[in-house]
Amino acid sequence: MDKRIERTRREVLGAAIALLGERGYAAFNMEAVASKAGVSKSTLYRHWPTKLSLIADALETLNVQPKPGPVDGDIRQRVTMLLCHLAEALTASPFAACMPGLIEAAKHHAEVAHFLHEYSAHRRETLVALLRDAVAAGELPVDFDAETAALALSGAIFYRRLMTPKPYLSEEMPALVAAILGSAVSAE
Amino acid sequence: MDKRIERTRREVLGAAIALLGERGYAAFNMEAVASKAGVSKSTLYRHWPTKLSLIADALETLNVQPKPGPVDGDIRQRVTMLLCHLAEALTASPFAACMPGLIEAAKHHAEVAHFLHEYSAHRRETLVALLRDAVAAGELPVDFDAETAALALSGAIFYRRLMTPKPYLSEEMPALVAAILGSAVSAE
DNA sequence: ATGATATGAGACGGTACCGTACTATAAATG
DNA sequence: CATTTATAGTACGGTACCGTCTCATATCAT
Repeated sequence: MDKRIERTRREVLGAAIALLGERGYAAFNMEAVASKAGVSKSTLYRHWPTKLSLIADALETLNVQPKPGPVDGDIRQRVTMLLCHLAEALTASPFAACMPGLIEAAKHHAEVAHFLHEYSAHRRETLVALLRDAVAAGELPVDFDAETAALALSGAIFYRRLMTPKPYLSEEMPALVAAILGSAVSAE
Repeated sequence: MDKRIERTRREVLGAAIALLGERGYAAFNMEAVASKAGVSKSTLYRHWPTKLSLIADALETLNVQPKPGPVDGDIRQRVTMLLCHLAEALTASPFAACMPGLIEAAKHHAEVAHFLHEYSAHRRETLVALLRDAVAAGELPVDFDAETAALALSGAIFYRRLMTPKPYLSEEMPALVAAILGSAVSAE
């Protein structure tokens, strides 16, 4: 295994994600990546024949495993914790920085759209599963709509992050959870 | 009043918004605007000295007045109707097409960020007011959190529009409203 | 009608980025 | 050590867009 190749891939993919986050999908260009990665342009093109192939490769980097949620506490606490992780991922992760650019790029590049859809669906699934389990365990009413609730919870966090000047903070999360689960859980 | 100037402004601003929607903030360039507007580049630069001034001017065009919501029906119906309008505005309006590009641009241009924040805040206010009135009228519990509910409702719609392949449809809106107001209103 | 003004058409230099090609050097492999 | 392979550095032609400029033409105001 050639160390030179490993190093090149590592540096370039890192630089690509950083650039995507800092300057957006549009300003992303091969020469900037090469310069930021400390790699020559010829090397860059040897590994990734085109700009899109590099971006596609870089996006893989963003697919992180969400930590397995702890199962202690009541349903409100568990959901709150999960949402705090989500809020964190949407404000302070590499993905967070790239998200606006990806949303824009998704309009014109199906692969990017697919990536976004997968990413959001994947994160939402965990939340839906959590809520479903709570329904099954009798912590939530049997007619509780887990899918819609998950959309509303995730949506509020995305919305605040993308369309308002102040993203959700951890302190505010219990209020959000209470608003969606609150009255429903009061039937317990 | 010179008709030539009116025509130029009208055509150019229209072309600018169209282009912003079709090809995104990045691909937005003066030559494309001129060509699309059927106007020469020299004319373009006489009216708007720079690209950003044109964009700023074009954004004003997007500020449409939301129709005054009808006041008939119970609170669920009124909210549902308002949300349908919102969903419509997020999928089929000139603003809708521009939104992804604007979200991306907001990262680097404070004016664009400000525009987005104002736009979303403005739309949310109507919803919050509606919910507050319902609380005051006893249609919703006194401890109902109108702000958070409005965030969750709007958020779900934005989220589906931006991060998933299928935006909210009118048929699904009652289910969303029920999930957020549903159990709360059952106390009536 | 006549002078003022807005427009059309396009050339222009400048800049930035694309993707390719070539050579010389450095590092890995066996 | 000898050979293969990856890289640096850089020049290149091509394209796209910026913002400026000039000049001829069309349209307005009075």
